[in-house]
Amino acid sequence: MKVSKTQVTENRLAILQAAAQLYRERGFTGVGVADITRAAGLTHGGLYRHFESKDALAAEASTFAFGWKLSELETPGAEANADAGTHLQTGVENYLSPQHRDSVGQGCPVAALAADAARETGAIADAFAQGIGRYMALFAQRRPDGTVAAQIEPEDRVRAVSMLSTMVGGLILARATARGLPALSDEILAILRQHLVTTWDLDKHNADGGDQSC
Amino acid sequence: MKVSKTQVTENRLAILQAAAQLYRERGFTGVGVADITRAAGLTHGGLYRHFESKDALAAEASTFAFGWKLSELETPGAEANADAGTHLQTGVENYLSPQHRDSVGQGCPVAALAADAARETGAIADAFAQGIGRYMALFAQRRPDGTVAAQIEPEDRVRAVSMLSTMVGGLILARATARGLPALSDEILAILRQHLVTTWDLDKHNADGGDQSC
DNA sequence: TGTACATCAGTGAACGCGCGTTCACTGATGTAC
DNA sequence: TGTACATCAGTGAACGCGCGTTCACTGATGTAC
Repeated sequence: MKVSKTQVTENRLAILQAAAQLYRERGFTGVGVADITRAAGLTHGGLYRHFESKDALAAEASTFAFGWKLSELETPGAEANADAGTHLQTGVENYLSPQHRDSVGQGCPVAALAADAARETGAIADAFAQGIGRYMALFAQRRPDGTVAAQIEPEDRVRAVSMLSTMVGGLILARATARGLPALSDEILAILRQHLVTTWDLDKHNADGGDQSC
Repeated sequence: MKVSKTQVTENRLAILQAAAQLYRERGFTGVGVADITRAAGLTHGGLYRHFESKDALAAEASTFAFGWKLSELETPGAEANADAGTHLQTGVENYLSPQHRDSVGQGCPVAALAADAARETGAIADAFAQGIGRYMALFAQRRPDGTVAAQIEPEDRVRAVSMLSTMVGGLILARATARGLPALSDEILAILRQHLVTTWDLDKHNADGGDQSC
């Protein structure tokens, strides 16, 4: 039965949302197209009216997942504190929280799927390269003092690459040890939260002036 | 045809080696048992004389892969410089080299498979938790000054967790961007090599005494 | 506005294929005597 | 040491199953008049 144009758009979005979640939870090779359409409330046959193949769906779902923001980790109800207003300390602490570790399907697509994406070629690999490049650029313009850089300096790139690598790697290590050594998993997150905040002076934002070195 | 006892041992080892390489290259769900036995020079039927199931093989191959050492990244011919003698700077620079990025099958099992392992339960999850815990403990013993800690201090744990997270995360990001944005991939590795060495004073090992702060 | 009809999103059976696992069989090994 | 034979690692056909994809069909939508 044909459906209305708005329903078509909604169904397509539901498929993308279900795919983005299930792929993060189980990996690109761990989810079937029937799982995805079922999660979207449809049957598998109609998928090909929206996407050419499973790979095309995976690529588009990857791009869709890169719409993910740190603010999605915030506690429901605090939605007024939008992304632009979230300073680095809160973002880092949310990223390295047990809540984020335990909700892969709603979390950062890089920590969930970058290792899988490294094995892909074509559209999926491109989606991840572009997505990671964009995250890097967005991160580089955020300064620890709370300002947004007008021009990116080399030190901004160093900070972005270093912090993102630590956050992604730490979250992956925490997830890989969560079942077998939960104390180690918690330790990794706690150490990194504190270490990143102190190393990059994230708790001294907006403390204008005052050079306190030595 | 029955084979000799030494041949049986060799075949079992060949299966484990092939599995450890192929799983790192393609992930746990991306390799079939026939691929593994074929790579080991056997046919698929005989696999079950050695391993109870594909999952049991994957778990044992994971443990086997955790025998991996940083020294395996060294250039062939420099094998005299064994693992115990490799100081942190060389290890970090080898880990974050384009060579390591481009040889997943021979590289660190954590960067290749930890994200996959986080989706597993049972023996595979246990193998990874134990392996990561062991890597953390070994790393914590190694001090930037080149000595081996007699007793692990809290700062040793912080250094181990922070460095390992950055190295693993950075390598994963470099691999995920290698095809789509090769310049970004190289930048990530270069920035982290330099940043880790300077942050942790890895280039000042064995420089006894001399407090140069401020 | 009302009617007739072409469109097409979604359904569910069917397809070919590759997977993990099983099993009857083979024949060199290694042991019992 | 020599011989007879039980053992069992490895082979390859076969199995049931789930996968991605195709397709004839359905019937509400939305357009042409």
